[in-house]
Amino acid sequence: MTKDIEHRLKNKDINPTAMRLLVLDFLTKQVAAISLNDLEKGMGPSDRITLYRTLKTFEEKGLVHSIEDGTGATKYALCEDNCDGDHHHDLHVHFYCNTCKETFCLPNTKIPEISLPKRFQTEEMNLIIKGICDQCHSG
Amino acid sequence: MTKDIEHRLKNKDINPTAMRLLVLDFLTKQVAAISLNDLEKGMGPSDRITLYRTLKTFEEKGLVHSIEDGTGATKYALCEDNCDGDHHHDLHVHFYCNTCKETFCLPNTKIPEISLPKRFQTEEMNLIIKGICDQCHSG
DNA sequence: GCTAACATTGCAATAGCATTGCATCGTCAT
DNA sequence: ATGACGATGCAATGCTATTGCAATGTTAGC
Ligand SMILES: [Mn+2]
Ligand SMILES: [Mn+2]
Ligand SMILES: [Zn+2]
Ligand SMILES: [Zn+2]
Repeated sequence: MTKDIEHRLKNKDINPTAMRLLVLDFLTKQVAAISLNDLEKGMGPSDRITLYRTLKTFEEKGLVHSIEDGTGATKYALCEDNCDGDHHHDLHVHFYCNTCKETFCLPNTKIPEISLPKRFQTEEMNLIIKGICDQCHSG
Repeated sequence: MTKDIEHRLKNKDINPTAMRLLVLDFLTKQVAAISLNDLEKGMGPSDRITLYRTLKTFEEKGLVHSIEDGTGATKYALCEDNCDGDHHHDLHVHFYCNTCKETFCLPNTKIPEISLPKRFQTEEMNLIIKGICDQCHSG
């Protein structure tokens, strides 16, 4: 089990330290994207900056992607398997729930092709939809 | 001309003070969205906080909309006419140029309908596309 | 085993942007 | 005139992101 986590790190060319194993383990248990604050609170006592750099390393290596959901705090979530450091392939929609304040990846909801005006060239896309999530939507 | 600016404020139920006339005049001259810093630099000597609150007032009244382009600094641009304080109708794409670092409204490029998973309900959408803008795209 | 090179971690400090409190000032109606 | 109310200016604060540097841990060569 911890071997599985360890392999996931090695596959992404990340040195599997104790801290990184713990962070990746924590990330796999999340249903929503998490902020650095969330990570700090969810982990045992650990240094905030180290956690910050751990997330940065994970992002560089294509293990997680970051999400700017407009709350001011960057959120992080695990990538799909085919991501690498240079190219993230997480062109899915992100959903921010105005009720529970959680940010979710919607990996099955892709961002559609957008036809831009002449001579505009797309390199990245980021679509945030805000509203009410399935859990908060009663009735 | 300043009468025109004044009317635009009054139409949005904004008290047309000297500062607000100047800010709106400045905004109408912009081709790209601007940050609070841009506004501060572009205006004559004026208090940063007052400019901040002016932008906030404009946003509340539906005169401008804010754009989170991922740079960390909120950008502002004039709304389309049919916006009001409660509902902004600027569901257009925003484009951030990785070369010139400017953020543009693409008012003719609307965000398409997105079919979300069951029981997710949309209230707002925000699509940022990053790449190379028309001006920076040579050849 | 010892040691040098290298990566990781912990702690301190800083930078930037957003936001609020409060006192002052201007304007308008009575 | 004056009192109410909104607008402005200035100070202070909070929060997130980011870097510098020292201490620590890890690994490979000797
Ligand atoms: Mn995602
Ligand atoms: Mn816009
Ligand atoms: Zn929710
Ligand atoms: Zn450009």
